[in-house]
Amino acid sequence: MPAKVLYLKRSHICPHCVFRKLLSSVARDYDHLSAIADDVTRCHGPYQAGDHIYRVGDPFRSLMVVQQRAVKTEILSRDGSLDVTGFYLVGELFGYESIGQQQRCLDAVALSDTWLCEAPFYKFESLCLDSPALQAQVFSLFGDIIRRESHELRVIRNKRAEQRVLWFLNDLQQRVIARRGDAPRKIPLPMLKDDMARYLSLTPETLSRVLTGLQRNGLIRNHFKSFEILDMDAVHAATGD
Amino acid sequence: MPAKVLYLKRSHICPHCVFRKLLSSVARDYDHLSAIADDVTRCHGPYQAGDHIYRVGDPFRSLMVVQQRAVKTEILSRDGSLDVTGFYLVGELFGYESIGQQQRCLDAVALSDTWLCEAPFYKFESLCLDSPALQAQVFSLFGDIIRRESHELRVIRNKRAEQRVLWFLNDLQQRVIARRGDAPRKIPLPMLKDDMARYLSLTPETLSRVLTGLQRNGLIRNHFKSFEILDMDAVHAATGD
DNA sequence: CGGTTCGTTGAATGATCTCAAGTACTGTGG
DNA sequence: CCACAGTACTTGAGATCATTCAACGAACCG
Repeated sequence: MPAKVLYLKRSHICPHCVFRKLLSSVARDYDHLSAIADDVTRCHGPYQAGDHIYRVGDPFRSLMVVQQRAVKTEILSRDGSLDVTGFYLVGELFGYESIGQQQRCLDAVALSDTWLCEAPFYKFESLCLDSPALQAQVFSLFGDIIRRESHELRVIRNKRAEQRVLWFLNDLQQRVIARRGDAPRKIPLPMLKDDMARYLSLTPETLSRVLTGLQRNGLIRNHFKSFEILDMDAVHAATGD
Repeated sequence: MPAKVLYLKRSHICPHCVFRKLLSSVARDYDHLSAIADDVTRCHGPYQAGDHIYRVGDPFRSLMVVQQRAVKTEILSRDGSLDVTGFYLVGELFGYESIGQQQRCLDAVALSDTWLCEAPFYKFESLCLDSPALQAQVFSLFGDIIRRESHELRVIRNKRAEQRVLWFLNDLQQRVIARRGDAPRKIPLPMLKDDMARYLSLTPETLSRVLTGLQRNGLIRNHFKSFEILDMDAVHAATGD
């Protein structure tokens, strides 16, 4: 459970937040955008590593965007295994998996001191009715989500361990670049190796061996909780992008 | 390429078509529903086995529902492998993978004499602006698609061959039941074993061995292009549903 | 009937997992 | 500052599962 919950003023103005981009299409100007964002979004935190943001069975009401740090989603299978289904970085949307349902069907867990921006889904629904542009953006967003999941599926079911890991690292780097505009030399890995392994459907042992091997072959460099991609050509060749 | 294209009158009234269900929420009565459906949908066929319904790079304009037989979607990877990404049975929607894009990002291929019902996406967009009920249904539909893909991902990446096959067969049976209301004794397998293997990310040899093994253990019975599930409890136990 | 495609079966190879041990880093209390 | 415990991560050896390669069988189509 969260230790405490604070409210962070005007943080929905953060430049790469998905909500900002969506609400821009209904706002007349900057002040109007601020007013809409104040009405629609609510920011809270901090969540400590391991804190549940929501759990399976909780009522579904809102979408969320990561403001600080990162979030994972996971689900406990009936057979007892824990599947990690996604990681969400700063500026990225999550919580969409329960759209059209009453209840959450995944757990969302903070990875470290995490802040969130939350927006009730019904507010988007009513804004969409008055704004063809927003509706088109929301549909487009759903398309992006579907394509992303579908691509993940293809990578993870058809590639072997080394290619999956390279895809994962490259994807993470691309997402950091998409938010910041440039690539820091070291890309942080906000999750445990164990979470990463579960997400990639590998054992931690195999993941460890693969990372060691990739470093030995000069494709990447491993640091404590970050990595560098050294040979981008090899990564593209391996992932087929 | 399709041998010929005909128009099938009023076929959008088919009882389990997704379009019908969606358009019902904006129609005042049956005649109105017919009028809207005539405006929004267009039915065509037949497509022969192997005919492309659309290809990667074709312009994206419409969603489709299978009227007769079945459809598969697939994509040729840059490394030359062909991934089958989905099968669609009578009454089921496909073509949503390109929403928000200009171009198709998958190939859709008929599996046998196939008829389709097509609806331009922009017509749904404009109907949604006037109908909160339709908009909610469309959002809910996107949620269903996201959850389905996410669940597929979990099954296929975390289960082994035998469990994947059982999940696949059970899923197919559930979808037939959802459309017909009851289960025929033999569930048809409209695709080649090779397509099924690609979809499940197995080799045809492994699939063959697994099907043989499941029959030997009394869980299923294999027929020419169909199957029966004999031990539903074992299937549920294996798939964890 | 022969050719082709689809599907099955067998034996060997290879990738990943399991189990088990060992190392590195972290935080705590002395 | 060090000893210690706990957690995260790495490494090794053997077992398991799926693939590959090859041959064979069955159905279909001219």
